[in-house]
Amino acid sequence: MGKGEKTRATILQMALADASERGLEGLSIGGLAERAHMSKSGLFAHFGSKDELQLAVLAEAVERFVELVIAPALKEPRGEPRFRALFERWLLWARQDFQPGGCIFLAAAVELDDRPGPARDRLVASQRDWLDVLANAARIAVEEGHFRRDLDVAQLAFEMYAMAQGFHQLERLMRDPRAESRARTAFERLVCDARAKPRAHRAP
Amino acid sequence: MGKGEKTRATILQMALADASERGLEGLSIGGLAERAHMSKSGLFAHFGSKDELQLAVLAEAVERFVELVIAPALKEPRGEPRFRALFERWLLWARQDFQPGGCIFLAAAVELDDRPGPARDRLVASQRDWLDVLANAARIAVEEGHFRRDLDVAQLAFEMYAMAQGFHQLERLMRDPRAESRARTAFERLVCDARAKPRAHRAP
DNA sequence: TGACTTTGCGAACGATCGTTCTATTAAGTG
DNA sequence: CACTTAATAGAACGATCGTTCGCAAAGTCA
Repeated sequence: MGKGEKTRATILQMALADASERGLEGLSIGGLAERAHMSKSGLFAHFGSKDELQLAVLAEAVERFVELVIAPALKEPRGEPRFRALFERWLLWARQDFQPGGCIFLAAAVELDDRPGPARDRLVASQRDWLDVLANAARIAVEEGHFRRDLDVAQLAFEMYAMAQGFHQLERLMRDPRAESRARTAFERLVCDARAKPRAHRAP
Repeated sequence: MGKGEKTRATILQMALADASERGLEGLSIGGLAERAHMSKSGLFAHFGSKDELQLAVLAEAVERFVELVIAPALKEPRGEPRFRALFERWLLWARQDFQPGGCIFLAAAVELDDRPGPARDRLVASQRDWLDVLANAARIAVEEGHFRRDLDVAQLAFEMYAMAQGFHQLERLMRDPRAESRARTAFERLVCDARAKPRAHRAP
C-alpha cells in the first residue's frame, strides 16, 4: 500500500466520524485538514471535490457495515439464528466508535432524501440492499421451517428496519436507557409473530 | 397584529420549509432574505441570532403539530378510535406542504442528537411529549376496554414511533410507493396485538 | 398633523467555505 | 545514486456565512 492510500484511509476514518456527528454536508475540508495535521489543499487533492469525498465516506461506511454486520451474520446457521444475528450485529453497529454521532446511514438519509445526485443514489442502493438482506434472511427462515410459510418477508424487513430507527432515536436523541430493551422487546414480538400461526389483522 | 409580527410569521413559514429540506443548520439568513424580498439585516433583526431563528422554527413546528395532529385526534372518542386518529393524522403530517422536505422533527433529531443546547432540549421535550401523548392514548384505550389490560403502553408508543420513522424513510428516501401500505399493515399488527390476549415472547 | 417607535435597508466586518494554481518535498524505481 | 512520479504545502480566489452598526422609511398613536 502506497503512502497515498494510507493517508487517504486515515482521512476517511476521521471523515467518517465527522460525518456521523455533523452530517455529510457538515464535513469541512479545512476542519479535516487541521485534525489530520495537513494542509487544506493537500487533503483536498486526495478526493478532487467535496462531492467525491462524501461518496468516498459513504463507500467506506458501506464497506464497514458489510464487514461488521452482514458478513458475520452470514456465518450463523441459516434461519432464525441468522436473522437474530443480523439484529444483534445492527445494535452493535449503531454504537461503533468510528461513528460517534450514531449510524451514518441514518444521518445521510435525512440529509439526502430530497437532494438528488450520486450520493443519494448510492445511499438508496445501500439501504435497498440492507432491506433485501433482511428479507432474504427471513425467507430462508421460512424455508428452514422456523418462520411460518405465509410470512410477508418484505413487511418483516420493513418493521425491523423501522424498529432499528426508533431504537436509534430513543438512544441517541432521548438518551433513554431503556432504548435497547425497548428494541429487544419489539424484536421478540416481531420474531414471535413470524413464528406463530397467522391471525387476521383487520380494522374495526 | 403589528406589521413586525406579520413579516415574522411569513419568514417563519419559509424557514420551516427550508429547514425541512436542508435542516436547521442549513438555514441561511441570506437565502431566506432573498426569498422574502428583504435585506439580510432586516430579516436578521427579527430574531437576533441564528440560534434564536432555529428555536423559533422549532416552536412554530411544535405549534403546527399540536394543531394538525394532536388537537384533532383529541376530539375523537376515547380509546382505540383516538389512537387510530393519532396514527392517521401523523401520516398526513409527514406530507404537509409547509414541510416539503419531510417531517422537520426527524430532520432536527438527526442533526441535534449530539449537539447540546437549547434547540436540542426543546426538540427532546417535544418528542417526549409526543411519546407521552401516544402512550396516554393507549392507556385510555386500556381503560375503555379496547386494549388488553396488561399492555405495555410505553412499549406500544415506542413501536408506533419507530414505525412512523420507518414509513418516513421508505417514503422519502426510497420513494417506495408501498410505504403507506407497509405502515398501515404494521399499525394494524400493533393494534391487533394490543387487543389480543397476551402471548409469551421468548427467545429460543 | 405631530411626535415617537418600530421596522427595514445598505454597507461593511471577519471568518470560513470549496477550489485552483504553482512550487516544493517525499516516495518509489531503475 | 539519479530520475520520475506521487504527495503535500502555501498562497490566493470568489463566494457565502452570521453578525454589527448607523440611518432612512414606515407604521403607530395622541
